[in-house]
Amino acid sequence: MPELPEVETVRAGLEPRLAGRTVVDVAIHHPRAVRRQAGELGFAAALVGRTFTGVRRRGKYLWMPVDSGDAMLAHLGMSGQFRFPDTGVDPESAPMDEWPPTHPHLRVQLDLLDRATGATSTCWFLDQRTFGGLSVSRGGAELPTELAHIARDPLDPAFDLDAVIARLHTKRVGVKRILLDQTVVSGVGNIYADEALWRARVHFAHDASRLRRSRVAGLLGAVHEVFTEALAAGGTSFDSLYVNVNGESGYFDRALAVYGQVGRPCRRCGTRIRRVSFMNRSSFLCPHCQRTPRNPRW
DNA sequence: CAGCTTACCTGCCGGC
DNA sequence: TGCCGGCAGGTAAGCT
Repeated sequence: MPELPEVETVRAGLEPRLAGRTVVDVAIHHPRAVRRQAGELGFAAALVGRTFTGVRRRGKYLWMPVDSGDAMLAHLGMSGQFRFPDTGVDPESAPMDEWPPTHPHLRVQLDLLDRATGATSTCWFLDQRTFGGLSVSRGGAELPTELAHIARDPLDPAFDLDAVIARLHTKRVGVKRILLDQTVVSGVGNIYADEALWRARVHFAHDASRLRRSRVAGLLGAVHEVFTEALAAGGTSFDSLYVNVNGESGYFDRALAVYGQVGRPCRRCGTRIRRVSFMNRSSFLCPHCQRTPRNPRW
């Protein structure tokens, strides 16, 4: 499930394969793959003939500026992937198990040309569950206006811890709800929220406005820590839905302390990990390390 | 207006 | 064996 570490892994893999490449053709194989204002025709028209200058990220969003000042905007949703069939451009990349991939519902094909070397390549956007998609952001090279509401993420050098703590203290809701609110702090999804809460020994239903500053700082520090460790492992893969641009899985799933670990002993105290429903989602926690607060906010 | 719910979508899995 | 409900979950629109 792509959260910040998975999206950053994809960004790092995409950058050397897109930067400096000119789009020569676009093929959209499912209308839902292209979102927002552009439409299929507008999407292709804005990109064909343009050259990517890089790949950038905020939270779970990616954008790829082109030399016109516009940008291609991408979100992986639950199952989006960028993949490159073997083109000989990068002979060291791992060969894919299967190609074409098994029936992805969304498929967008970008044919690319490296004008410097004459090499051609193909970039595919694939998405089984169709929650992801691409769009064009007009004038969005620096920061797409579509992302104006997305807060900086904890790995952003300009992340303002004090400002986030102040925002969080105004919220009279369960603290996990805030961790997942991309307008307060971005990049956190269900898996890393649970992992960070466990590391910081905070219960998901703790009223955000009543958390001591030191505990909030500890929680956000835990988010930063688990993000950094997961990034070093290439992200978390439970199945083939999250892979990097070479089709490879991440291995942070082996390091998960609580997510999906029902019945297994807590690594700190040995108490069995439990699964609880919160926000119509699964939450995993250690009932001993993460005590239910006096005034829980569900 | 903050807080909360629902729709979107497909694949998988357990139960009957 | 095959159908059906539940679950997985990021985002945004809609409701209270």
